[in-house]
Amino acid sequence: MSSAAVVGTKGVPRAEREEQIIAVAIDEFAVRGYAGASMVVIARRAGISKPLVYQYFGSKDGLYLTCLHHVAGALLERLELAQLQEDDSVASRVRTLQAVFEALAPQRSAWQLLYDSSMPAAGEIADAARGYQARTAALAASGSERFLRSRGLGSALDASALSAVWMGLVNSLVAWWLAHPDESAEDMTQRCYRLVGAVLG
Amino acid sequence: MSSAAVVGTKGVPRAEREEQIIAVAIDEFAVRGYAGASMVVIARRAGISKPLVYQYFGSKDGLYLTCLHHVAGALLERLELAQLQEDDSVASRVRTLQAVFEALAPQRSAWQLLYDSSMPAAGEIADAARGYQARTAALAASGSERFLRSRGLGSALDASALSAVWMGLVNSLVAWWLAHPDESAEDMTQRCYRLVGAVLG
DNA sequence: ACGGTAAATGACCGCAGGGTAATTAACTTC
DNA sequence: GAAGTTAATTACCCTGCGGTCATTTACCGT
Repeated sequence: MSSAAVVGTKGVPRAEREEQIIAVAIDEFAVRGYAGASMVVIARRAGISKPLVYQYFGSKDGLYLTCLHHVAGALLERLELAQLQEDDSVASRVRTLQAVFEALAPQRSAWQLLYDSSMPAAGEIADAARGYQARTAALAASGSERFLRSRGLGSALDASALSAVWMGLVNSLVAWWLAHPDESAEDMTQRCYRLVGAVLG
Repeated sequence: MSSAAVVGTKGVPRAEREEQIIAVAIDEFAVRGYAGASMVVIARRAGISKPLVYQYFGSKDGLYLTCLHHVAGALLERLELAQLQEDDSVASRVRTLQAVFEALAPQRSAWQLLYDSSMPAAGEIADAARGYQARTAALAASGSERFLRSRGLGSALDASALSAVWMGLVNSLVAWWLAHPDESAEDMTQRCYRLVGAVLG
């Protein structure tokens, strides 16, 4: 066995290692939550020891923050782009779902990071999370408001609630997808078309 | 001040204290999650010291278990009752929502306990939680399957996904309700009628 | 009066988990 | 090939938290 893991081995270059760690950490944070995740476990799952993680990311908060930006940055960019092509139709809503599925395809569990309730309530990562949450909420809100207005409802509270429901809907679809790893993003999109058809028809 | 909190005060009778503790604990568990919640904090928020909590509930798991039964028992009883009067109509779905709101009215945050992801994956409380989850899932599933079948779709996977979406929808409505404490259960029910009307109409 | 029991606490233990220091070995460069 | 840098580790510290013990005071039945 060459895996003696001897101290001092100049093995994997930093950038690559960081990617590995981030991938593992995203999954671990998503599954166990911020409070439940352990740095030692993350390190072990990445095949290295704890201090290296600290050397590269500084702290648990630092690592979480990095994961958050890694995940949310790409996702939001994708979603804000998709929003530009939205209209009032139902098909448009499903296309947004499609954008979510495709953006999440490389690492589905990522989604959970954005809304982890065991996150610290104050500090840098709370601010960052709130920022991303606000951006996704703004997307959902503008869509919901437009949708309701086009159907004659103008209540701000109703729009806010519909927005929350929409985000919850996305969330639950992603969660279901996580539990069914064999389904592709394309499968999910088709399924959504079917279901929407059934509910509305 | 009489709140010297002297040791030995035979103050509040056990049953009453347990209620106080449970109320605080449900909220704390709901907000911070199982992993994030601290027994000391729960004790302090209940106005007592940690050992008393242990004397009454044995362990963190014991306390969580008690909270879980406290919450889920009443809720499921209510929901299973409501299911008996369900049919294929949309109004029927909203009535189920109404049952949820009314059952949750005394302590809205309770809902989060059922699906806390930072819960231990094995052991008594995991079993109990899975049991309750299975019962709620069964409710949602039977409703979803009937709904889809009445509209010509028979895929088991589709039904499973719709069931997940339905539960997510309930979840997000409850979460929104939590963030808007001024809204009554009745308000929420009316709001749901309006929104469903807008989406379907 | 008085012994038993119930309510309640401060002080402690052990461990897990975040975080750090000191050190080692491989590559790079001149 | 010496010097510096980089990947990596072991061993440790400290705080916070789950959990326990011994003890104290108030009430209740006899």
